[in-house]
Amino acid sequence: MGRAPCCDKTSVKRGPWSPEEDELLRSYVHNHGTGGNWIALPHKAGLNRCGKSCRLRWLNYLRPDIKHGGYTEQEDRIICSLYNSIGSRWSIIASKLPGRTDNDVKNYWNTKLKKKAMAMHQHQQEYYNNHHHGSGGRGRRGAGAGAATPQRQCASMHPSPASASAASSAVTTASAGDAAACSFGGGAMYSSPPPALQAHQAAAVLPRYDGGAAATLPAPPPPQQQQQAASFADFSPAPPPPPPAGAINGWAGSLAIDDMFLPELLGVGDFPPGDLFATGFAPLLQDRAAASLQELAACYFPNAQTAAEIWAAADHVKPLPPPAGLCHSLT
DNA sequence: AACTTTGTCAACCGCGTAGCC
DNA sequence: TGGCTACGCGGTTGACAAAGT
Repeated sequence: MGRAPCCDKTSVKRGPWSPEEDELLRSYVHNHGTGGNWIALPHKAGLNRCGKSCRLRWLNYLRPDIKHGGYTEQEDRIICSLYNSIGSRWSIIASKLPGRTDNDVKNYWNTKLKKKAMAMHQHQQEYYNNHHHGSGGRGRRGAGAGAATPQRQCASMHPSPASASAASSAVTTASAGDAAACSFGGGAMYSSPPPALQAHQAAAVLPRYDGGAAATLPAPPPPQQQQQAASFADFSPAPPPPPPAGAINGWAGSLAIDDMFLPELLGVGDFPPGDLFATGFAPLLQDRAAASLQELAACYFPNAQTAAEIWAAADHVKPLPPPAGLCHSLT
């Protein structure tokens, strides 16, 4: 039993908008507003269009404050940073970029920024391989995986595993390529899925914690850095409930560099001052990110004690709901 | 010059959900 | 409280343009 269509698609015009239609819609909204009812608007405005189509046209194109193209480096970083933190929640990402629409940001990511990020990721990987070859031992699964390359991984905490198991449109369909693309923007945090992780496996893993986020579980930061980390407590979201029994580690009060927008998204704080990307805080935040990943790993693989076990679990476990109260800060 | 491939972006589709009755 | 309706969102499609052969 399908969903009833929002309008009779055979009797309304579809496809590209003409300048006349644009002007009709623009002048109607200018004079009357949307009236809170997009379904009725086309009839009132004299448009032979679906209400949904009118809404989309207005929001994505006709709104007076819309910016098109010309993304700045800073916008690039914000998009990548937020994508890294919350995944493909384009409306939230767009809300941080004045004049940008979710559709625009989404298109920009898919057509340009993702490639840019992929190139950056590749560059970082080569750089790391040249400088850290043989430093392994941190349990990447698979013999061919090499050292635990510190590439960033898409770290969206949503969607929930429960929704991920269904054919929900809310589930990010981030590919392994998307995941690797998240390396753009600075310090490495999350390790990539092992090469052996094929697309369908990545699809099963990514919705839980976005792709092998727990593959690298570095040692805790030295005391000095822990002390520094405390100074960032102001930016941390509200403390989560205690971890479930058997969790690898408890909550570390951690804040990934790419999660720096989360407090604001959650309405619990201001943006951190200055440009963290350009500061020396990246290593510190990486450590905090690592602790955060342990938290996430504990959510989904509470019985796993090592990164290798987590990867093994990721291969076999069907998506399951995480322990209540965890890993759902944004959902 | 003609054809093919690739890139871009506007628009559509369908699902989840909030709000109303 | 449950059903219905409309809205908002993210994924996908398709038309068009530009670049390549």
